[in-house]
Amino acid sequence: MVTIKQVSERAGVSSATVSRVINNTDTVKEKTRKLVLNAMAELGYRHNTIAASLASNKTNTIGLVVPELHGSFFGAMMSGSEQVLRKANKHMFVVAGHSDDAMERQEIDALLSRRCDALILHVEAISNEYLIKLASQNVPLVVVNRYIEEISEQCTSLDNVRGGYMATRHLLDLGHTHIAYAAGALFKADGVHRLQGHKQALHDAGIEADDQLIEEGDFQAHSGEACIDRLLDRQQQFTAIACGNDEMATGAINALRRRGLRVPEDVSVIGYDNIDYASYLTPKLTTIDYPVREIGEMAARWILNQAYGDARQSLTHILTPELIVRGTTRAI
Amino acid sequence: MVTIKQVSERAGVSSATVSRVINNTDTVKEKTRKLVLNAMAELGYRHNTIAASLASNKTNTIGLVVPELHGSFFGAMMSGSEQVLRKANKHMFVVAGHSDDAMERQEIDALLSRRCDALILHVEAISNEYLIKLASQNVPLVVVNRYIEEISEQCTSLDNVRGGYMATRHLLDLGHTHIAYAAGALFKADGVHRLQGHKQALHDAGIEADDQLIEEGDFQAHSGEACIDRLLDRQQQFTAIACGNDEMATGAINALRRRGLRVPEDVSVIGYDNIDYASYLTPKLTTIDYPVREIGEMAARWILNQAYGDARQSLTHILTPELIVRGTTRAI
DNA sequence: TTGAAAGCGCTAACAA
DNA sequence: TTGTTAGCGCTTTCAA
Repeated sequence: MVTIKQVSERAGVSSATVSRVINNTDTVKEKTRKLVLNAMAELGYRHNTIAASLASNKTNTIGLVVPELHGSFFGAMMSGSEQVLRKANKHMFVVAGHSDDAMERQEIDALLSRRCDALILHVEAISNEYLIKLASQNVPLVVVNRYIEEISEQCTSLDNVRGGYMATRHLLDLGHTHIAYAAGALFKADGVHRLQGHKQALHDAGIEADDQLIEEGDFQAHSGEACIDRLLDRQQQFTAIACGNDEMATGAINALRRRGLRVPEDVSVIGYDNIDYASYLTPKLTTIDYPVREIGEMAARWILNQAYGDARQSLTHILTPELIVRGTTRAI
Repeated sequence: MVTIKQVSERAGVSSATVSRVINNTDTVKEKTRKLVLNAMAELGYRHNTIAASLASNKTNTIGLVVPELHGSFFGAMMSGSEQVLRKANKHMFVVAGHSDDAMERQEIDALLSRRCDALILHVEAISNEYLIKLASQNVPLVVVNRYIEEISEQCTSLDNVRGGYMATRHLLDLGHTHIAYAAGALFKADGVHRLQGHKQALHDAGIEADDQLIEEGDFQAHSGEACIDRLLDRQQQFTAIACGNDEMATGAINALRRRGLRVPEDVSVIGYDNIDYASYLTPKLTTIDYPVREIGEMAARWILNQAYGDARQSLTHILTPELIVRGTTRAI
């Protein structure tokens, strides 16, 4: 491996000067710089970031934890962050936490021991306490899709209760009164909050929430199917269903059709998240928009500010969801 | 920051012993190990991977380049690789090359200067020569979704000509003779090969390929829509259309419906890739399966073998696509 | 504008 | 089984 030392000898300068050329620090005389650049090219020098990081105590790398590396939701978020960080010449280390406490901790540890300059965390299993403690240490960090009172300044999340409310409110506005709900995983905050919003909307409309009309899934498409099957098997009557997310809505639509019901003629369906393919479905899916990509971008910008002192950039701590009316809902 | 030295002093041993405990190398007396572990816990020691990497010249990290961090296709691949590497206690550094020559090179450089032990490359713009040269250097690397004669042993790809052939063959088998084609980006090998297969199938069936029935898109959904619009605006007659990938097929279906044509009653549509949501569409999309996740896993296993000498693991160099018949195609 | 030299925190011979 | 010690390749004072 070619080292700075070899380059310096070839160029007839000190290794400190070579380092200066590489990092563009201090002023190096144009002539010396040329000399060094030539030597580097001739020798095929490649900078050793590991050694540089050790010496400078900076890695120029941001760690990102997401639940999974696949899926429209996380894809959009990663992509948003990556774009912002790349422009700032920072690198990103993406790992998957798999919504498991031990795994999430382990991945955060790995990121920290790799001395990431900052962390963007989309974790679901780790406790608030752990995150609060982590935040009190020296690593800048932002928590995405989660609101923690004690470190609210470093959190950014969507008002899911409100989103859940809006979804059901939309169905109510269309005249539906028998509204089923296919909840996301209820051990996740998102699932709980969205359902909570649903119930609130019903309540405000003077309708009593009927537990028989609520089924729990796990945010995956097939669980949406299963929810419909269970509801229908129980002969529940409903003209509309709100779902924990778009995937579940997709599954629900398929199950409804399989069982001979038309969407939206017989049953209106509303999703949540507005993932990429929501508008590819037929009819296009009515849903609640979750600006994931923007959140990914925002988190990255904020991190840039905190870790590297870039131009001020604020974090919108609680974003407001938006209703996107398309083709899967209609007036009764 | 707590260092090995501080831990060693606290435990009353040498730093070498602490290192041994951390890395589980050599045998350390159980009692000393306990002593060290306690000291580490008390001091809140966190291993510095950067320093370890510099000293050992290994990072236990694999670099992965994909065109984009979002999208079902890359998501599945990343996820497949991640799963395999995590089990082997290796880490993954994912970066996006954005199908741009300069960016791809730059990202590979970044990965190399971070001293990744190995690379998995899904690059689209970089030249074969560059990859061949890279492969001749000391970093183990596997090229995904691309076949390069000179380094075929390190490549894994799908036979896209064959897949394109199969798709159109399927339509022909159903009795279609007026078959349109919505090609993917033709500056990408995948786009060209799939189209080539299509033409071959027509030729073998004694049908002359009509350039008027071929439109080029860019693998995105909206380009599928545009292709249909252009074909229909030109009053082209066709009862079936094969598409460059599933996204384009999705767009095509939407455009056909918008213009009053039913799928598959009036026009049969076949996609390519079999991405996640292909089976969520209505009707479910007939397509060609591209086992992306498996490819991601396989690449990771092979890398594990090459870079760390894990149990032998071979790479399937050219995979065979598979036809998945669902609801968007029917006999004429 | 440049050079000398002391680390950064860890690993890995080699010795004991 | 454990300790000593010489680096790994780079950055960064401090001095010139």
